Amino acid sequence: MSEDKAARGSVRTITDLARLAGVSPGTVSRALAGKSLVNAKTREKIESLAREHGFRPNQMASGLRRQKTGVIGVVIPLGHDTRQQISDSFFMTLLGHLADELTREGYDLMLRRVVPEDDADWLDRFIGSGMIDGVIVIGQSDQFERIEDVADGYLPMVVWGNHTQGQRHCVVGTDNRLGGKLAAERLIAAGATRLAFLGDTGPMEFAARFAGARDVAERLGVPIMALPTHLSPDRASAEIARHISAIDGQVDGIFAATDTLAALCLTELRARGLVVPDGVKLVGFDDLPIARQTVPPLTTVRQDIAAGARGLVQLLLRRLGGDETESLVLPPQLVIRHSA
Amino acid sequence: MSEDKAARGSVRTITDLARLAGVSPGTVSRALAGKSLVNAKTREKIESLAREHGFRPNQMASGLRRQKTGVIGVVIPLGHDTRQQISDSFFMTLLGHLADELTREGYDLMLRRVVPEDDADWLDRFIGSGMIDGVIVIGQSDQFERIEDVADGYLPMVVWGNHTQGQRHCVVGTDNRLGGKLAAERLIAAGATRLAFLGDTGPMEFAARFAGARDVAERLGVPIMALPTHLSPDRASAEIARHISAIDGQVDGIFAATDTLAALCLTELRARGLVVPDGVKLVGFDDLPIARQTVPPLTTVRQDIAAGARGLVQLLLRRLGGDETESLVLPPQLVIRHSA
DNA sequence: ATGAAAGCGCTAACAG
DNA sequence: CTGTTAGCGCTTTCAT
Repeated sequence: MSEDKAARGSVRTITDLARLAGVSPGTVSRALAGKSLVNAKTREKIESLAREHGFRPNQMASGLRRQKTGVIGVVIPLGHDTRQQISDSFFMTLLGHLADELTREGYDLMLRRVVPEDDADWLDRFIGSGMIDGVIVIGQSDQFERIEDVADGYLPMVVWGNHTQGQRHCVVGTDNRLGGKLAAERLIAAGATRLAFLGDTGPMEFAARFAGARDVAERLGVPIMALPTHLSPDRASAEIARHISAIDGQVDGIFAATDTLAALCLTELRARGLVVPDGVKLVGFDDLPIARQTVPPLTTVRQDIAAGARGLVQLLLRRLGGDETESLVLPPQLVIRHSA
Repeated sequence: MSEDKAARGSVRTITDLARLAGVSPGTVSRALAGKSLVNAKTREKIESLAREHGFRPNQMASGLRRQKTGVIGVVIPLGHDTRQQISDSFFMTLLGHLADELTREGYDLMLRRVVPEDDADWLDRFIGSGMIDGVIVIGQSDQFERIEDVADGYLPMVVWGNHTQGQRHCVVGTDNRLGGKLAAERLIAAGATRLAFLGDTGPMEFAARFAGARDVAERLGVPIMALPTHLSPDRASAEIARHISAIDGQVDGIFAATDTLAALCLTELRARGLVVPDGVKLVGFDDLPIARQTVPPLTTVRQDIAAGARGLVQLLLRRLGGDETESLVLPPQLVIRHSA
């Protein structure tokens, strides 16, 4: 079963293998690359020799020569307080799906987390490294302009985030504004009369969610206020607690920017004796696994993460092929459970 | 602020830059690499030119020449039913920390998820690709033997997982057996008299957790049974539900292999009208964020993920330096909340 | 169908 | 201190 330890590793280069097979390096290269113009017998011999010795071509050398690496860069810019949020479930889940999609397409994934404040050059540096054929940016953070700049001169880039009228970079993301509308409509339909948006309205995705909710609230003559909250769980809990005691009785419908925040909010509401959904209605965003497991289970706006990952990869592949693709805006879906 | 678009990209190679600076490529290479033997003025000129034109050395070429890439491979083998568990929180959180640690040490991270059943050669292939200087394996899955084999001939590899007496590969992980003991002790101290272990005892980590719990149970003369459960949330819920109705009344203390499973279990217990901790005590494992947010909050065995990531990276760095490091076993910590 | 040779972009001797 | 040279391992013309 297991190969001969001595043999393994001794044949390191295509030249070694060529010597063994009694042919030239060029022929080995062609055989292993599956090119048509190689004698069947020669190919067979080379392949069996390669297998026997556990030979694998050096991808760096191959990449250098062919000017393509077979690697896609995935970069997560960490803005403001996102810094703490090391394991943001949503991004991590998206990353998992991306890994699967890219693998399926034969690409490797190079992951980089960057702090744009400390390194203004983060995106150019990654692209210019020569290590990647294309790049997927997960989240626009506060780097919209930088991304726009880069997009002008670099085709194989796709970004997960919010779509804005007339933007120049190719983005894949949920229609956050529509999602916000769905959330507000649900809260109001469930009987809420005074709304609040819980979250940071700095990042564009969240700003759009808030804007959508405000559209609906204004149209229906329902007041809505913003309760600024950081996303890092440690700060969030305290902030939410403060909000809740401050707004006590003045709000009966809360739209949380993410399920994570909603779950935290639920905990704080309970701690203060407020009952969901009877006293306060609550709607989240994302439909992460946790949404099913809270008490009561969360009504939330679902983002289709798997579809997002597929979209990112498919668009990137087309861009790698020279295609100047359009952005892809995915529809959110209201999932009604018991919190509103 | 933003560089001249025309200039950017036009200077692609170290040779281009050398021509501009009126020196040889060798000098540019030395200057950019920060070698000492370069005239201060020359260096300055080269650096400013490099900055001006947004020049970045091609890492593939550099890697090929120096026989090191500055990239660490991180591979997640997906065994049996782990396949579905695309976004297993624990691994994903560990991955996030790894990314941070590696970045801090100046390494890039190449992520690969593999299905060993479909590709017996998964580990050799990654190592042999020439793209990575070392590899971190996240989880032994059912690949213990394969990893052992590779460890014999390849130094720069560190594995997250369970430590077994006399194993040959360098592993970092929590003392699962001790964790299991802590869990069982807590359940019994809280008044449980008939225990159950909820989870799959196939993976070694889980087997060790179960074994630890059994040690305690047997010593104290308390019965304990295993309730085999897959880890993928979709299958788990149904299986847990079945277990709960089957064992009704025969178990008053449950040790779940992970917090995720514990949270699911809590939901199912509630659905059947069983009260935690009054009717049934429950202890989880991991101390993921979700553990604080369940109702009631979970008593659980904490794994220090950040310390794990640091350990993995530090040991790997030492191995890259030729050091044959020992394994690192981290102490688990019982976190008492309200479920037991 | 195969071999020979050039070279991807960079670095590391070795001279000077 | 700097230029020259010879590759790292692979792919790809161009010959044959």
